Amino acid sequence: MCIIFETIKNLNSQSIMFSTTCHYALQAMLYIAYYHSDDQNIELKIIAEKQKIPKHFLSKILQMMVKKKLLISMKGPTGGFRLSKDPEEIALVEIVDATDGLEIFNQCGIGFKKCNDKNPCPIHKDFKKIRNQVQHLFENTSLKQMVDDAKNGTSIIRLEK
Amino acid sequence: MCIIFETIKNLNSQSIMFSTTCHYALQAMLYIAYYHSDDQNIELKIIAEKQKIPKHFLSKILQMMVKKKLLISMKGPTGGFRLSKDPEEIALVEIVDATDGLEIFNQCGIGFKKCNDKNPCPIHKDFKKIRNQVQHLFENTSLKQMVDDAKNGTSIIRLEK
DNA sequence: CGATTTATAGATTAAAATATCCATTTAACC
DNA sequence: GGTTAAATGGATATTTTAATCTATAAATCG
Repeated sequence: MCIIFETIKNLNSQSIMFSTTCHYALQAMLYIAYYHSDDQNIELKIIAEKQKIPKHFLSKILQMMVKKKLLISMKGPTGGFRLSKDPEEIALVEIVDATDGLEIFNQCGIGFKKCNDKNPCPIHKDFKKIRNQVQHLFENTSLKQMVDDAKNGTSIIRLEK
Repeated sequence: MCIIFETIKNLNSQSIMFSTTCHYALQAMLYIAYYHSDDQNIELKIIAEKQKIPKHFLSKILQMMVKKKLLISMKGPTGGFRLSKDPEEIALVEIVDATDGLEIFNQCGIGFKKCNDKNPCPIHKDFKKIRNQVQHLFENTSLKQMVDDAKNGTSIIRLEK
């Protein structure tokens, strides 16, 4: 007699909520903000190593940040990246916007493209409330707040991946 | 003189929060629940057409639902799918579990793999609260509730994609 | 029993997201 | 000016997710 316990694997292993690109962007910006100063650039290589992000991929992502004016870049020796404005002036939502876009804050919980207040899916009302909380959290949290938390030891901005 | 307004496209166009597979599963289950009865099966073809889901892809997804015992399937003429239990006994979270898995309800807002209560990222506390709300919503919402909402006209379970 | 209809299963393809490679540009410094 | 060290940009490769195709199995009905 033999009972087979079949392992049923889940389909998607990908990250939910935000894309990997967006996560990398947030982590990198956080690192840059932590070491932010007006007279020093931070190199791609260092950021990639410390935050354990694939270097070449991060390169593309930081280029996006530069195009969206969240970062300033300098070439050559002593070159690298720095924030384009003070850390308290950069909200997380700007980084999300630069990568995944803001449409995510309007997406239906069960995936209907045209779900809205007029034509709501059955969980629209509840889901929208929650979505809005995420949006507000990201709008109201600045890089500075996060860095401060990390500097006074209440949180961490570099974690094993 | 010529000013070029470069359009900077966002990287990811994919759906956020849950995978496409999970969305399709939720939508299909909702359709089946709507027409749920003990003596009639609902065909893949119909579900795919009505919910505008790629037929062959949906086929795979419904097979997953069968393996996870959320659906029962019958072959041959008059064959098709039906719920394995009453719609009030199927919570949305079971469908999420069967597709994306429950790990998503533990993921860090900025993508750190090992972010947790002990080693929190700077938004951990706030983000966790919100994540939990999503989880509770999906745990406490049954297919029956959704179908009822649709039947009494307060919501819609088939929308343009 | 044979024809038809439906789900199943496996293989394959397509598209999107992630990751890497390499040549070029730019700036610093000797 | 030449060398070196950094970002940039374009091309390519890899991996994952989504979608399709085809053959088979099972059930109904005549």
